[in-house]
Amino acid sequence: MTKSSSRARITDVARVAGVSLATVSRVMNGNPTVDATLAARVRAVAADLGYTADPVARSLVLGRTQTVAVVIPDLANPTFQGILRGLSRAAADDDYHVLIADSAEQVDVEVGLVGTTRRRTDGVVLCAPRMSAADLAALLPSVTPAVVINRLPQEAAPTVSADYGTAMTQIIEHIHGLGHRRVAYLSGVAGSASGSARRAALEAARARHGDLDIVELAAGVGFDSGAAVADDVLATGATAVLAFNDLVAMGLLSTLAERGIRVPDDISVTGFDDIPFARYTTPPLTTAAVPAAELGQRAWAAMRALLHDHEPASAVLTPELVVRESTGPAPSH
Amino acid sequence: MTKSSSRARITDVARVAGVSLATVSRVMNGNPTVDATLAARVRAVAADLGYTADPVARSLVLGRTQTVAVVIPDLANPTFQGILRGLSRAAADDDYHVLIADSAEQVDVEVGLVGTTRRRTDGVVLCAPRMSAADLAALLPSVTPAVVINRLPQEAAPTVSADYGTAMTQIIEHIHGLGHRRVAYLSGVAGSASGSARRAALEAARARHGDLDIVELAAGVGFDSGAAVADDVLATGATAVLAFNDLVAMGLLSTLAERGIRVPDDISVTGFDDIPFARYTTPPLTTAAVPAAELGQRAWAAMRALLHDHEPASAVLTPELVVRESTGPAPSH
DNA sequence: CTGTTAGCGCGTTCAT
DNA sequence: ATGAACGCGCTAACAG
Repeated sequence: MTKSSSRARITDVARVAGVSLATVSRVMNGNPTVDATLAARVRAVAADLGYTADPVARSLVLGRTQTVAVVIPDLANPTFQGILRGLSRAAADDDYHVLIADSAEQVDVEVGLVGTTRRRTDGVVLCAPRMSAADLAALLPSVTPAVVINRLPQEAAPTVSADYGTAMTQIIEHIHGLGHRRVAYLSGVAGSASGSARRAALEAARARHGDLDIVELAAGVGFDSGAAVADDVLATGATAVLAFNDLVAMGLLSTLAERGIRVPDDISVTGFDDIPFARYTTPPLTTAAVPAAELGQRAWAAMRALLHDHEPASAVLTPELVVRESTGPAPSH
Repeated sequence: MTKSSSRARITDVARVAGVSLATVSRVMNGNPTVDATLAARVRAVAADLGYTADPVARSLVLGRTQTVAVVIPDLANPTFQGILRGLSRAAADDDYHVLIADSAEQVDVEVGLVGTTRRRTDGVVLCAPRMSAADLAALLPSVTPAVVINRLPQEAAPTVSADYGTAMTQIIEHIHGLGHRRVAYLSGVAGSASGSARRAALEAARARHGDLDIVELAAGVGFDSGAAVADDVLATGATAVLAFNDLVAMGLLSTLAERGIRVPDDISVTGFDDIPFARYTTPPLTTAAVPAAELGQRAWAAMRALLHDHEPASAVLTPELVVRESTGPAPSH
């Protein structure tokens, strides 16, 4: 390879190969209407010069960047990490790049973030559990193509989501089946989309089981909120507690252990998501396995369809109940 | 705001405002050499049309994309997640975007990945613990500006890293101080950069303490490798085991519990990294806290300096030993 | 202070 | 089958 101080442009290749710009372009893009011998010479020169078309210039003329944006509320959350990972790898398999935008839970900047990232990409995958339904609906038409994760079906974009309601039903049935009649639900932050689905499932369970008493406690979505709410939980007299997610459950487990409360003998605890660490807690956590990476992969599939003008497939994945050792029979009286 | 089927271009703004392209450009870029009244009119029109300069077109003419690439070996690894998060937020504060490239541990594609992502960005932050020193040194000059994380100091790029050697020394001194004389070291995959630093620290410890016996066991970097190597660890008769990272330690802890081995009474276990979950294991893990998010933030600081033609600051962050309950005195006898 | 013009690097008609 | 010329949308140098 010939050394070059600055990177080779298409002009250089054309000059060295003794052909026109157009011919080089055609060869580089695999256009078959070029004489085989000539094409070979051009390819040789290109290889020698280490030439590759400038992606930015191509983006300008082609109107596509070969990149999609992913907007995530919190890169520290294992579920979003899983989604990002699944999406990133699936996109990479199709030679697409991923621009990440961590909104850091700032709901107010989210809308703007989606808009700006969309402009430098070909589409945006939106993970915004707390954005209002109205804001979301208003935003989507202006950023198509878009794919939405874990929200209700949308007019202007396909959605890929986990069925949090069904999963919650599985959890509550599991708990009820173990004889628990008074249970606490740690509801996470207000306004989350999946939160509504869970609450509805709980409502239905209450209706189904006249003997079931569910008390809701507001908590957050991280370790600390689970740890902080432990005493309130104990005060309710519940024999089982349904945490908003695995993180909250882990925080709770930790404080419970400090208090000398035995799980599941004294109280049962369930998580949600089945993050990789859920099986390493003490005791291992009963939880609903949300297939985060697959959500990401499906989101990419929908985005790819959109980019190719195909019909995108919305998807609803059903989490699977994973019974481990943090749940057990209700203590007899 | 006036509705527009397709997005407004600078031409539209110029036409509606009755000025030239150049004037619009100047106004949008805050160039003060424009009559205030005129500028106001242009701004009004731009706002009305919802105009914002096309980032791709700007990138082409300005020669910068306002984006940096981050190459990560595994998005599923909590340490890399922390680095990515710290970097992403720091970059966002400076109005820079982040393109992620998950090499999925494919060392052979890593070099190519760095090159391609570099071309659509203004620089690349490289996290490639297993790339050979030779490949790394050969690659860097072709992708400047670049910042390297967790590798030895480089000729062609600033490095930001954690001092794994010192951290390992702290760990081994802690263990030795507890009376342990025979310890096992789970060395992770071969060829990792930080692995060498740890091994050197162990070597030095061996030289310092004539009574210290360290046996090295090859393992991986995930839960499963820790779980799988448990019996081999027990076979060594070691009273303490130093895991390559927290994940390995957690896997080990899990299998040890199944075997009825008590930690730390029968055997002490240490991790490395202090991932968020390390304090929720049973028992909570003694480990060395690697400030992943800060590594990312420092990496961005170095990159920003490079982008502004300032002198970049390499950084070496010293992990802090976090003593929790997975380590205790060596069993007597 | 403002407008006209020339690229940035490439893909793509339109002739030949 | 090949080349010349135009344009993607914008910024910057150069006039006026």
